[in-house]
Amino acid sequence: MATRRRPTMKDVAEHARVSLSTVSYVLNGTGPVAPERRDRVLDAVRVLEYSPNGSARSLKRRRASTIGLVVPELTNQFFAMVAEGVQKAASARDVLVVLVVPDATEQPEEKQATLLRSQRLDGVVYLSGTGSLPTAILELQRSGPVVLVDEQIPGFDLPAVVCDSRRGAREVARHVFEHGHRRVAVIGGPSALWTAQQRLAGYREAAAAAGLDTDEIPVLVGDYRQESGARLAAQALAGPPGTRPTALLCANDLMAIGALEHCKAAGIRVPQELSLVGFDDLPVSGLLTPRLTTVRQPAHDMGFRAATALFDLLEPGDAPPGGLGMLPATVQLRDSVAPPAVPG
Amino acid sequence: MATRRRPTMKDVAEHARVSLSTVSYVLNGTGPVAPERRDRVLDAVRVLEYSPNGSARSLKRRRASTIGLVVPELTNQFFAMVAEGVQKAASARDVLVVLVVPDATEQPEEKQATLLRSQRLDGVVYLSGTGSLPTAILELQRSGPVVLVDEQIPGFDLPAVVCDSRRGAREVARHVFEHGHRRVAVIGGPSALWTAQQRLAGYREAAAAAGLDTDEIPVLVGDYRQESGARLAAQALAGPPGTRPTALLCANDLMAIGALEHCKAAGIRVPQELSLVGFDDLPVSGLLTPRLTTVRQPAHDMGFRAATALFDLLEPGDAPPGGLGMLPATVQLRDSVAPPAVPG
DNA sequence: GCTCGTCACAGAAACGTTTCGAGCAGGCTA
DNA sequence: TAGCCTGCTCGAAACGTTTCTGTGACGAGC
Repeated sequence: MATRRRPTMKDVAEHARVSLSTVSYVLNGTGPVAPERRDRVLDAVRVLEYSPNGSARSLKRRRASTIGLVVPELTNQFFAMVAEGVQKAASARDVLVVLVVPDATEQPEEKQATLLRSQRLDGVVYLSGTGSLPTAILELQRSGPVVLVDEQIPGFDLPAVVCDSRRGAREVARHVFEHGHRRVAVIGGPSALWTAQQRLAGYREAAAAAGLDTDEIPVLVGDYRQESGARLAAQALAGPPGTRPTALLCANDLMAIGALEHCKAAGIRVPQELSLVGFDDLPVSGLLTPRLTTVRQPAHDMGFRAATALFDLLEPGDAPPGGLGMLPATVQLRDSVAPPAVPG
Repeated sequence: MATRRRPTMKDVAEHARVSLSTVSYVLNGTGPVAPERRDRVLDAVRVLEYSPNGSARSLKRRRASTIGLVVPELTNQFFAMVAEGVQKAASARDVLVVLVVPDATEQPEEKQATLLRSQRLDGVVYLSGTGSLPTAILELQRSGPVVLVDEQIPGFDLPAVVCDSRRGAREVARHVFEHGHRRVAVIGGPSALWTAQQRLAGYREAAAAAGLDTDEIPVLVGDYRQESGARLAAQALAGPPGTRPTALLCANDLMAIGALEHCKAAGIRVPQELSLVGFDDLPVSGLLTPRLTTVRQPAHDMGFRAATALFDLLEPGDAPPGGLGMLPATVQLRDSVAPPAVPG
C-alpha cells in the first residue's frame, strides 16, 4: 500500500462536489456559499482530515503569520517572561513565534536580516540584552516592522515598549542613600544599551540629590550576566577597607546575584557590611538570602504589549501603533539594604 | 514612486541573462553551471539584494525547515536551558525553531497537532512538563516525527532523550538516608509523567535499601511548579512535631525552592530542622541559603541531542536515530541536608 | 416578455520556487 | 562521417493556495 499523501483542497472539492474556490470561500469565510454546500465542504474536511497547507497559504497571502522573537539568552528569566508575554499575544492571533537566540548561533546579525527578508517572518520583537550593536536593528528594520523591548535608539524613532528605568533606578538609589551610604559603586550594563544608560542616569540623579559628586562614583561596566556581576563586585571591593564602597548599585538582578555570590565566597555579609540592589525583580530574587531589594519591571506585560504593537503595525487597519509608551517600574523594598557599618 | 516589490528569481535571471532554472541551480548548488554564468548570477543576487522566498521554497520542497519546540513554561530555567540546546542544534542547520507554550494558549493540544499537519513544521521536540496528557503526543506523532525530552510513554517506543532520573533520585535519597533520616516525605511531580514516576521509584529504592517500609512514606503530588512546592511542604509539615518528616525529597528544584520559601515563612530552619533535596540543578539552586543539594541534568545537552535526533529522523540518510540513550544525572552535594535534629 | 441586478458558483491566473525532461552544442570512438 | 556520450542550458510543469473575472439562474421592473 502506497503511503497516502496528505489531502489537498482539490480532494476536498471533489469529495464535496464543488469547485476549488468554493472550498476556499468556506474555509476562509470569504464569499457567499449556500448553507447546503457549505455543510458538504465542512463534512469533506472532516472525513478527509484535511488541514490547509501553511506554506502555500503564506505564499499566496504574502504573509507568513509568523513573527520572530530575538532574545539574547533564555536563561535570564526576565527574557523568558517577556517571551511568554509575546507568545500569549501571538497565539491569540494564530501567529507562530520563532525563537532567535543570536548567541547560540554563529553569524548572528546578518542571518537575522536575511531571515526577515525571506518572507518567513512578518516582523520581529527585539530584546536587546547583552550588548549587541543597535545598528543591526536598523538593518532589520529596513525590511520589516520591528518592535523594540527595553531599548531605544536615539535619533531613530522606532516603536518600542519600555519601562521607566530611569525613575526606577533613581528611586532605588534614593532608598540606598537614605540609609546613609556615601561611598557607592555602580555595576552597570553594556554602555551601548539604552537601559544601561537610563539606569545609570537614574543612579546619578539620586546621588546628586543626596549631595554627592556624581563624578566620583565608580562605574564598572558589565554585560548583564551573572558572571560579570561576580567579577566586577570583586573588583569594586578590592581596595583597602576604608575606601571600599558600602553599597553596590547593580543594573540588573543577575549581576546583583553574581555580586552576592562573590560576597558569600569572600565572607562579606550582606547587608551588614555591604548593601546591594538590583533591577528586574526576577522570580528568584525574593528567595535569596538576603532577599534582594530591586526594581520590578512588568516583563510579561511588556512582551504582550510589544507583540500587540507589532500586530498593529502589520495590519494598519484599526488602531494606531498603540500600546507603546512608558510602563512604570516599581521599587521592591526587601532586605539587601541596611545602613553602612561606619556611617558617613 | 511606487514602493518597489521584493526581487524574485525571475528578476535575478533577467539581470544575469540566464534562465530561471540556472539561477536555482546556482543558489542550491545542484546541477552543473559554467563558472562564468555562475558569477553573473551571484553578481545579480548581490546587486538586487535578492533573497529567496521561504514560503515558495517550503511549498515546493515539501519541507518547512522549521521545527516546533513545545515547552510547558519558559520561566522554569530547566526548560529554558533545553530550549537553548535545541536552538543551537537547529541554527547550525539553518532551521527555525518555533516556540509553542501550550499553557499560554487557549486550545492547547488540538492546535499543536493541526500545526504539525499544516506543513509549517517538519517535526517537534516535546518537553512534557507540568502534567499534560501524553496522549496528545501520540496524536501529534501520527503526522510527523516527535522527539521527547525527559519523557517516555510505556508501550510506545517513541524516540526520546532522557536522563537516568531513577538512579539520580536513588542516589540523592541515599545521601539523605545516610544522614540518619527515617521519616521523610516525597513531594512528587505529576503522576502521569515519566520523570515523576522514575524519581519516585528511585526514592523508594533508596528507602528500601535503608530498611524503611516504602509504603509508609507519604507522597504528595505536585505539578513541578514553585507554588505547589510551597503548598505541599506546608501540608507535609502540618502534623504534630514528633511525627513530622525530617526531610523532604522534592522531585524538582522549583518545588524544593517553594518548600524552602514555606520554611522561611514558617520559621523552620533548613537544614537544621528540615533537610531538603531537589532535582534539576537550576542555576539559582547553588545560590540559595542553604545551597540546595540536588541532581544535575545536562539540560543544554539534552536539548541539543533531542534536536539532533529529530534531524536524523527527518533525513534518514546517514545515521540511525542516534544520540538517543540515557544520559547520566549527577548528584550535587551542597548544604541543604544535615542529620535530623532528633536522630532515630 | 424583455432587460437589468443580484446571487452563487466555477474557471483560471497568479504567488515564487524546484526539477524533470528535452535540446544542443562539442569531443570522442568506430 | 556517422553515431554517441557528456556537459551545460532552457522550457515548462508542478507545489497548494487565494482571488479576480466571468457566467448562469432567478426575481423584479417597464
